[in-house]
Amino acid sequence: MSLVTDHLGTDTTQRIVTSITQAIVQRRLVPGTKLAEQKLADIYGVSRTLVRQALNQLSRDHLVTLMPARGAHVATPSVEEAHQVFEVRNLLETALIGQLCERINAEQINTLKAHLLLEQSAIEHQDVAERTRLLGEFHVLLAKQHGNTVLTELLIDLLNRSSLIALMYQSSFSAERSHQEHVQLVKALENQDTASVQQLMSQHLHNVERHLKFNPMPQDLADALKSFV
Amino acid sequence: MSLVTDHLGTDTTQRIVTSITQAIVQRRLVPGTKLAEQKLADIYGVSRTLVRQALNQLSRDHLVTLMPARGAHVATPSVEEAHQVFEVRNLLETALIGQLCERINAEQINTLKAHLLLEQSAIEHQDVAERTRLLGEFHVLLAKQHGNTVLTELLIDLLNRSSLIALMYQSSFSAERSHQEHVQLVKALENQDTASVQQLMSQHLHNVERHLKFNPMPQDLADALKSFV
DNA sequence: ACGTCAAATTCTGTATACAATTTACTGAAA
DNA sequence: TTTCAGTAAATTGTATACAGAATTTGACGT
Repeated sequence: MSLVTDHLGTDTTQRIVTSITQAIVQRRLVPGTKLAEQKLADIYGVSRTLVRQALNQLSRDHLVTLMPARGAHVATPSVEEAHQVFEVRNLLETALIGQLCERINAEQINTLKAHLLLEQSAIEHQDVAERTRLLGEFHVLLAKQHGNTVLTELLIDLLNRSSLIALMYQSSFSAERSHQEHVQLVKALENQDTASVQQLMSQHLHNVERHLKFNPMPQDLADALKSFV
Repeated sequence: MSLVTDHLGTDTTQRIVTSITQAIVQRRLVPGTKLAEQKLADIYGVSRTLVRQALNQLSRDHLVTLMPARGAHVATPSVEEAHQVFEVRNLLETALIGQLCERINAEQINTLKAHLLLEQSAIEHQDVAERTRLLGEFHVLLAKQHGNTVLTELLIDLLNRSSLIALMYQSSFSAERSHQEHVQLVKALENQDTASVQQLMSQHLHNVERHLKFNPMPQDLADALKSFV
């Protein structure tokens, strides 16, 4: 998008990584679509070298699959992987929010409430992309408030993968309901009710996972590829 | 080490990554040492391209720091980062081992006991490199027995970082004691005593962290560089 | 003897080149 | 029509080339 003529300064590779990441998470790139190096290079106006670096990073984020001599494709996470991602999120996030609950302060609560308003606004305005982003960002916000950057980075990775999974297994979990559960969580945090907070978080993640449509999907790679421009 | 003339087939980049990872984890590369691309390229008999890819991967593993236009160095994790890594390990591993404890079977217990024997043997034989490897591998083994590969991969990353941290802040935690705590853990697992297992794991990680020497280290970059081949 | 500045060297960042492999296409045979 | 081979085009993997920084070296002046 930003085809500026500035061709120096900021790390170009990172720009490409975030661009493709956004495209995947925002569902403008369907799982399975081939990411040909030269085409991307043309799009971004750089050489294959930088695209290659970007694709490597993306493969380490599990958003892109790299098959030797066969190129890069948007990842198609398996059902197994989907379960595992949510299981790890459950472990991490219930523990995280439990600890956070013990020491959360009024200002942090306010930040969370402000975020909830943004969520509600995006939902009311039917801004799908923004609301999806915000619903994920809520979890990142909690990690940031916990204060552990290592943990935050791990969680960001898992959330990106979750977005891809939600896309792939067309989640039927309504944004409205997800938002409501966030509201519940913040209420419990405000009461410093640790047990409830952990219970709610665990339930929330279970609900998200339960509404994935695992059954019908025979991950039709061929179709996905065909619909590629 | 494996300077075979086979110059095709297996992913060469990965070979370089694991080679450097081993060198760092086995303490043959001191934190702070510069990793010049051309020198590495000469060593491995490849072009800078592949070395560059390897260094990028290593930087994503947090084992190498990449400063723009200033090259790659073996990472020098801060005290802050060290604490955070251990905090996340504590979260993950206590949860992990708690779940594992509920459903562990006799065969898995035997595998763990076999591993304990290896640990003991390496300690008795004063094989420092091997005993360090095995003491870390114990935790990976638990993750693998849990069965969640996403979790396992995360933990492997954290363990590599832990090795670097232990090197950097010259751990005074004896291998013998660490091994004893592993023995305690397996005993508790055998009794399926979930509460004890989690308590022991948490205590074990705390002990490891508490024996890091955070105070004296003025990360002497100059010295480190001098001792580089 | 020490500090400063400039030339020279080294090193990184990016692009391009080329070999090897894969994919796509054309055409003939069943 | 379908299938299979063989060739052509496209794509990936790796090396090399080249420009721009950063680091080192060395000379000069104080």
